[in-house]
Amino acid sequence: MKVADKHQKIVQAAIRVFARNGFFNSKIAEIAKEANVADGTIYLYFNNKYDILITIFEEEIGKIIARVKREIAQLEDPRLKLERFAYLHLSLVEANRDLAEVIQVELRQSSKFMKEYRNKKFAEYLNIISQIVRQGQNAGIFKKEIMPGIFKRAFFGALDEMSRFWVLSSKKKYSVATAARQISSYFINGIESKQAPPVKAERQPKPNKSKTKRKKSSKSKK
Amino acid sequence: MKVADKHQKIVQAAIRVFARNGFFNSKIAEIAKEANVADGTIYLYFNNKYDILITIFEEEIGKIIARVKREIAQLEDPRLKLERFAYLHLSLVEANRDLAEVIQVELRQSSKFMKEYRNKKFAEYLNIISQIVRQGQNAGIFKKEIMPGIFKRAFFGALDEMSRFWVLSSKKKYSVATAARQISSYFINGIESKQAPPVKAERQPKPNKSKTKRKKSSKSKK
Amino acid sequence: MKVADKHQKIVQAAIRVFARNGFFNSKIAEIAKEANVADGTIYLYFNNKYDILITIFEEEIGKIIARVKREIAQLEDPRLKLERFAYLHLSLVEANRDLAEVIQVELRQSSKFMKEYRNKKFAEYLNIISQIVRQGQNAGIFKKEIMPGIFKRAFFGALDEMSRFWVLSSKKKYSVATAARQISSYFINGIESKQAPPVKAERQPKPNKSKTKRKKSSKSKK
Amino acid sequence: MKVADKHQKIVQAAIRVFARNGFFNSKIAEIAKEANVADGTIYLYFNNKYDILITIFEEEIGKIIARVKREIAQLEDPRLKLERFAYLHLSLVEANRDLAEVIQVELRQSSKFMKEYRNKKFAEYLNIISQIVRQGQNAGIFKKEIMPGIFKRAFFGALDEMSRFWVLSSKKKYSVATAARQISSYFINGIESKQAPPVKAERQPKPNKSKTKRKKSSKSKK
DNA sequence: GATGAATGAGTCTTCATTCAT
DNA sequence: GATGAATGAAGACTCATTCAT
Repeated sequence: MKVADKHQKIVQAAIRVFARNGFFNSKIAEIAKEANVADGTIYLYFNNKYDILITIFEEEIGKIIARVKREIAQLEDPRLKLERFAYLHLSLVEANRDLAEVIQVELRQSSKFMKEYRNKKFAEYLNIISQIVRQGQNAGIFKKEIMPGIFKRAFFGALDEMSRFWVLSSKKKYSVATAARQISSYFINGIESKQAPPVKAERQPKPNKSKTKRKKSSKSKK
Repeated sequence: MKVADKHQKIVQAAIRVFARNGFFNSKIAEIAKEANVADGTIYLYFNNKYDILITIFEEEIGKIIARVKREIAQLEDPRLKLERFAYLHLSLVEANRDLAEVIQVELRQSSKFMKEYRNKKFAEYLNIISQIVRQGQNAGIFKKEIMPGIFKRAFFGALDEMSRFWVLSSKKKYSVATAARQISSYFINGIESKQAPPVKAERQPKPNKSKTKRKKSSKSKK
Repeated sequence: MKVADKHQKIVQAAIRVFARNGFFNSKIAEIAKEANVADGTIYLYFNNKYDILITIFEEEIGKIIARVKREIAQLEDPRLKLERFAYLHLSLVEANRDLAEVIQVELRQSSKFMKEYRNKKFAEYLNIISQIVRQGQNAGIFKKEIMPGIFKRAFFGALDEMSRFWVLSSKKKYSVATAARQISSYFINGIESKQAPPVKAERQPKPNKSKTKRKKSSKSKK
Repeated sequence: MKVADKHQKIVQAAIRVFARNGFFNSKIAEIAKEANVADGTIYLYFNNKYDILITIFEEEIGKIIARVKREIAQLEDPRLKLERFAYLHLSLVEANRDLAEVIQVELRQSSKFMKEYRNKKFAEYLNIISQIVRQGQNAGIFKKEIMPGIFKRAFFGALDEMSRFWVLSSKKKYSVATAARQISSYFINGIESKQAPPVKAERQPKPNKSKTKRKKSSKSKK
């Protein structure tokens, strides 16, 4: 088994275990068992328990941001971009339940490190939204008085709360598509300017299927 | 000193300590110190550490829900109700930073109990929103196709994320009033039906100053 | 049981356990058992395992130095002082086997801290010897060419090696008095000047029996 | 690379590492790195960590004893022999700082095995001294009442403490020659009989430069 | 023989909880 | 009721040793 594989095995096991118990209630021994490695092996790949959590954010959020950015870039109309963003966000959560739960729960942890950490990676994600808004305002599609700094949080928060609902409850009352359409419609209608032209259909970007393999196998430094 | 006082002293100390460190990184000894009582005294009022957290939710969220419901009931137009809800939510967070941080962070903890717990008390809060929406739909003010179950989450999520921003960052970039107006306007414009009549000004309810005394001093059972 | 008692109980237990196994092979659990306290109790009185060792040196060597200084001061002739020093050193080792073993073995540990530490307390002990030599040189009793800095180490080393013999082997081949007399005679004859007057008998100071109780019960800070 | 070379490389590396950290704080991985071999390779040459320490004593002390015995044998006068012993001991320590530190520190470890071990090899070294004394007593040069069993320890201890001073402190306050002359003079003057004839100059043996190659390359059995 | 990734037993330390005073 | 010293279970982490390659 290649080193990268074991790193991945541990990360994936940790995602499942953290999702199941939360970070603090998860034991290294449990992660090791879930990953089918010895306790000590984990410390060949990570400096400590917390380092595993950080790695999850680093690697997994990074992948998601890259993916969302790529797909958004293929659309023109900011309204379609918002709609697409909503759909992508919800379907990524849907497809990665455990990861989503870990991120949602642990990202809120208020440890000093996390607070700072959140601001770096997370801000990047939020700014995708505010840039869409600004683009729309420049194009006369969105009202000038919308404050992108508030909008990005409101929009993200709406999606985030919706996905928390999915993560926490097992029953799926609404489909991803329905929820994405509803939520994006609230916001799009809510900020569209009077003179905005009707949306012109664009080709939906086809989902990228080839999973990129760019794992760094080096032990993440504290 | 009356029993209720000591109970309150411990709860308030715990809110500060939990806000500072998070639940898991908080020590009973620290709470005891903050409350100026002995470690053991805490166990005269609470069954265990977790019980303190539960009590915070029970008592404090209960107060907030009651307050919000009362104020919302004094308004007629569902659009004003939404706006008022947004303002109340944000200003309550603003006024109770520590409590808000505890609720936001720890409410996400995925312990089994919390999951269940969340659904009870929290659902009540969310349903204030969906009832406003249904009322608006019945009055022809909001579009029929809006799904209240999705809307309530989106609206709450938007406010919640906004307040998280306040809780985590120390700098206040936007005033509560501005944020509340922006966010509620997104949603109100977003779901208003074409034939909705213009909003008719109503008397803003005056904030209820008398702190309600409904403390249960009995030891909360696990 | 008073706090000071428990501190003492732990120190005394640790001396026995360290003497038995050496510092590194001693487990906190074993010390706790020997002291009849719970593992955690040790951490109410000491910051960590190493802190116990340091405390042993601080408190026990301090007592010994004070005792030796006091008794030496009661004699006039530097030759009698050296003889008395030898006797005291060996009989203190004899009377405190475990403590002596801990000091002898662990004082040699080369951890950075210990190196520094050794120089502080230990130098004080050695300097008792060099001061006796200087006094003797000034009085014309000891040869001028004797270098006190070398002598103090040689004299101490001779006694120390002798006592190690006692500590390590259980059989006592020579009495303390014999060994003290032999060793001090080597050195005294070895450094006496030609014109030194004969030793005039002095009253041997009577051993101080009342054990002083000046234990500090406060947790030693790291 | 010949097997003996790798064995030697590991032993020499271990001497450096043990001297640096002490036995318990030294890690097999560090020794392996210092020796430029893989961790596992060490176990091809040694049974376990402790076995390396034992081997250091076995081989290195053996060399020293042989060397000292050889040089002492070339002198006649027991007083010159003692002086020579002192000089050799101190200069060997000086020339092999790391080895000396390891022996001094770890020889004191109180593990059962070490205690027994010390008695075997170490006794041989000490007995070189007592034999010199007996020879001198028989020749009427040393006082009859000197007890060789005490003297050997006192003499060795004096030298040992002096060399510990060198090992632990980096600054060299006294030259080896000075220290050797001082210390041996204390003891020689201290035990010389009244009628001892003056010392007659003898040829100093020239240091043996050819490093003896008697390495056992076989894995040392526990 | 040589490697170094993997193992997992072992231990210090923390801290929620108890209970004698 | 109040105290805070004492408890001991629990768990992160280390590192000597093994063994498949």
